[in-house]
Amino acid sequence: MTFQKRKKEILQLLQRLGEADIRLIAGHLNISEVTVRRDLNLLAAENLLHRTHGGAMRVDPYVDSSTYQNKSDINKTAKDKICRKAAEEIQEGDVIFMDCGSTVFNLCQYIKHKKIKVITNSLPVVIELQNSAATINMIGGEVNQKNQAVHGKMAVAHIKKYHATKAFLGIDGITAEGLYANSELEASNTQAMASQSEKTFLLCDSGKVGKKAYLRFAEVNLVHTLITNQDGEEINQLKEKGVQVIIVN
Amino acid sequence: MTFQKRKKEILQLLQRLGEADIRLIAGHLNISEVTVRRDLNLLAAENLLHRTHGGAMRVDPYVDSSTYQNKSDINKTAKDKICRKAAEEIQEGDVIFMDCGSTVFNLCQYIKHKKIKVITNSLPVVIELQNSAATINMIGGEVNQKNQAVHGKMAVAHIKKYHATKAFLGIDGITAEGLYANSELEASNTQAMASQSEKTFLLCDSGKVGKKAYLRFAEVNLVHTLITNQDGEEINQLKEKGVQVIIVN
DNA sequence: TCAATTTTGATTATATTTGATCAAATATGT
DNA sequence: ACATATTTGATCAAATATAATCAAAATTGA
Repeated sequence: MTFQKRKKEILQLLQRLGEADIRLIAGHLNISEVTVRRDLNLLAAENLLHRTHGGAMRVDPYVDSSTYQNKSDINKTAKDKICRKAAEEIQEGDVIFMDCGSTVFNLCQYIKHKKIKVITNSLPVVIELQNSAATINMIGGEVNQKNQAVHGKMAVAHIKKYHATKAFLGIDGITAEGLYANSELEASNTQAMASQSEKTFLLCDSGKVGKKAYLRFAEVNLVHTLITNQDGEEINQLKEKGVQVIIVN
Repeated sequence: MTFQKRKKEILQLLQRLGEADIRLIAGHLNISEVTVRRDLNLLAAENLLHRTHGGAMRVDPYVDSSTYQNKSDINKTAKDKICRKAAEEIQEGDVIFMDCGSTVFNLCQYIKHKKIKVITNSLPVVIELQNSAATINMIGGEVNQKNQAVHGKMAVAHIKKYHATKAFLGIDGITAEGLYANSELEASNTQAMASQSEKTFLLCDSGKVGKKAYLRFAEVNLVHTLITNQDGEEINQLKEKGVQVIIVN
C-alpha cells in the first residue's frame, strides 16, 4: 500500500462520507493510525481535505468557495502568523500583487484597513477586500472554476502593464534547487508578478518547504524574502543561496 | 464529534430555526452546554452567527452593502420577467457580454445551467455564476467599490479583444433621442460591449424608458432589441427608429 | 545480493479538547 | 429596587489526539 494508493483511497472515502476519523480510516485501509495522521497532514497541506482534530473533512467547493478556506482548519494558525508578519511589511501607499494561494488569501484580514493598492488574480481575495480601505485591481481573463482565479496569457499581459512595490506569493514547493508549481499557468503567473515588483515575498507554511512539485519553474532568487513557520536544514541552504528568511512562531 | 462537524450542524440548525438556545443545541448535538457556549463564541467571532444571552441567532446572509439583492421590491418581478425573456434568447455555445446593471444581474439565475461563455465586468455576476455551467471571463482593471464593477481604459481594452454573439446591457435612461448614462466610464463600457457583439439586447424596466440622464452617449440604434415591461408612446417612437422591442407581462 | 534510503509503526511525552464545578455577571419577575 | 433565576467565563481534571523519536520493515540502487 503506497502513499499514492492510500491518498486515493482516503480522498475517495471522504468523498463518500464527508468526514472520517483517524480510527475509521486506519481500519478501512488496514494501516496504522500514525500513518493515517501523516497522510492526512500531507493531504491537508495540498488543500485536498480539511484536517480536524481526530480526523478530516471533505473540501466542498460550493461551501468553501466563498471564504476560500475553512477558517477552522487545524493548521490555520501557522498561516495566520505568517500573514501577520507579512502584513507588517506593507506600508501605506504600497502597490502589492497577491496571487491565488490559500496562505496568501489569509493576508486579506490583516490589510483591510491599509490604504494600499492590491492587484490580484484571485477572486476570493477580491471578494474579501471588497469593502476595505484598499483599492482593488482585478486581473482579467477566464476564471478557473477550481481555484477561482484567473490565469493565462491575458492575465500575464495584464500583470505586465503594472508595477508593484511588493509581491506576496504562494507556491507549491520550494527547495534550494528552485521553486515548484503544480501547473504551468500558475507558474507563469507567479513569475510575471515577481518580475513586475520591486520586492517579492514568498508565504509558505512548513509543508511546502523542502517539497518538490511537478514543475520547477524558477531559481530561488526569484524571491527576496521567504516567510515561513519552521526552521530547518532546508532553510539554511536557502539562506546560503541569498534568500532572506523570516521564521515566525 | 469535532468542532468542524459541530460548526456545520449548529449553523445548519440556525439556518432552519432562525434562533436557538444553548439547551436546544446541546440536546440536538448530544454535547455539553459548556461546549455549545464555547462553539457559539467562536462562531460569533467569525461573524457566522449573532450571540444572544442564552443562545444564538442566525446572521442574515447577503444584506450586502449595495444595490443588488435587497433592491428586491416592487420592480423585482418586472426585472425577473424581463430576464426570463432575455434568457430565452440565449443558446448553448453563445458568447455573451453582461454589464453591471442590477437588471442584468437578475439574468444570472436563468442562465446558470446553460453552457455558454459569459464576459462581464460585474463582480456580483462573477460571484453568482461561480459554480454554474457557464465559463466566466472577468474583465480586468480597477474595481469600483460603489458598483462593484470594473470600468476604465483597461476594461475597454480587454473588451476589444473579445467578440461575442450577444450582449445584455443595462442603462440609466433611454428615449428616442438616444441612450443615457450616469457616468462616462459606464458609457464607454456599454459602447465597447455593444460594438464587439453581433446582437445587443437592452434590459430595462419601465422606470428607465423615456428617462434621460446626465450623459447622452449613443443613438438608440446601438442596440438591436429592447426588452422591457411596459408599452407606451415612447416605445412606439423607438420602434420607428428601428429598435426591436419585446414587452413582457 | 547487499548496503543505503525511505517508509512504516510502536512508544512516549506533549498538547488539545471536553465537560464539571463554581463564582461573577446578567436577565427576569414582583 | 430587590430577590431570584439563569447565563456566563474561568479553572481544572480526565480523556483523547498529536508530534517526536526511534527501531523494524520495505523499497531502492548499485
